[in-house]
Amino acid sequence: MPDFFADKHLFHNPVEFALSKIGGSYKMPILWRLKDKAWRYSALASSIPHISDRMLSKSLKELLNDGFISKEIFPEVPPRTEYNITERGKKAVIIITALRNYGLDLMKDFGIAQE
Amino acid sequence: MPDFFADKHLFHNPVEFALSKIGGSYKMPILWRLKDKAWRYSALASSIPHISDRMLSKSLKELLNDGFISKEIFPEVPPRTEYNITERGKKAVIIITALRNYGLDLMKDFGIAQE
DNA sequence: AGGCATACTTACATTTTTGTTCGTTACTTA
DNA sequence: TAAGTAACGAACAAAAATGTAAGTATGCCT
Repeated sequence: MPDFFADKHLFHNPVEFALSKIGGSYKMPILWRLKDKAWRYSALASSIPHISDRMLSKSLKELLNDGFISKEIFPEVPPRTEYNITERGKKAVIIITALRNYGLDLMKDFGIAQE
Repeated sequence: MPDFFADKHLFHNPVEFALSKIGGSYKMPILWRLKDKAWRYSALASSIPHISDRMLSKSLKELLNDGFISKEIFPEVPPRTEYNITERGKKAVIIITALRNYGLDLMKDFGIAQE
C-alpha cells in the first residue's frame, strides 16, 4: 500500500484514511447516536459528554459533507434541525460496533470495571 | 456507558479507550508489520514511511508496556533487538484488519485509486 | 422593550501530538 | 585514531486537535 492523496492530504494506509473520516473525539459518538433514530442538534449537544458547540457543529458539518449523515431543517421558530444517518453512515456504524466490542474486551483484559 | 478512569485518564466510551491503546499515527502500522514475523528496530524504522526515531521508540515502548508486543535483546555488537507480537497484540490485529478493510471500502466509495 | 430559545459561526487560547536535532554506549573496522 | 553502527533518550519546536467565550438571526412571550 503506497501513499496516496485525498482531500489535499497525504495518507499512508487505509486505516488512516478511514479515521480521517470518522475519527476524532466526537464523530463516532454522533454516528452511534444517530444509528437508530433522528436527533436534533440540541439533543446531541446535551447527550454527548463535554462537547462544545464548536466541536459539535464542526463534526456535524464534516460528517454531512462526507455523506455519513443528512440534515433536515424545519422552518419553525425557533428553528428545528434533524440529523439522520445515511447508508454510508450505516456502514460506518458496523465498524464502530466492532471497535466498541474490541474496546470492551480490552477493558476486561486490563481489569477495568464496567457496569 | 458512563465515564471511567484508566491510567489516570478520563474516558467516555470503549472506543476511546481502545484507540488510546492502539491509536495514533504509528501503533497500527507497527502491529501490522509484526503480525507474522519478528522485526528489528532498524527494519521497522526504514519500513514505516516518515517515522522518526522519537516516534518509533515511543510507540514501541508504549506497546511494550501495554503488552501488545514483546522485545528480545541480543547482546551483540552493535546490539540487535527483535520485537514480536503477543497474544494481546494478535487480538488487536483482528480489529486492525477490519478497520483496514473498511478503509479500503471507503476509498472505493470515495473513488480513490488504489493499486 | 427586554429576555428567551434554537442552531449555529468566529476569534482566540490551550492542550495534545508529532517532528527535528543532537547525544549516548560499546564495540568494530578502516 | 577516527569514523561507523544499532537502538535508543532528551530537549525543544512546530503543527494539529480541541476548548472557551462571545456573537448572529428570527420571532415568541411578558
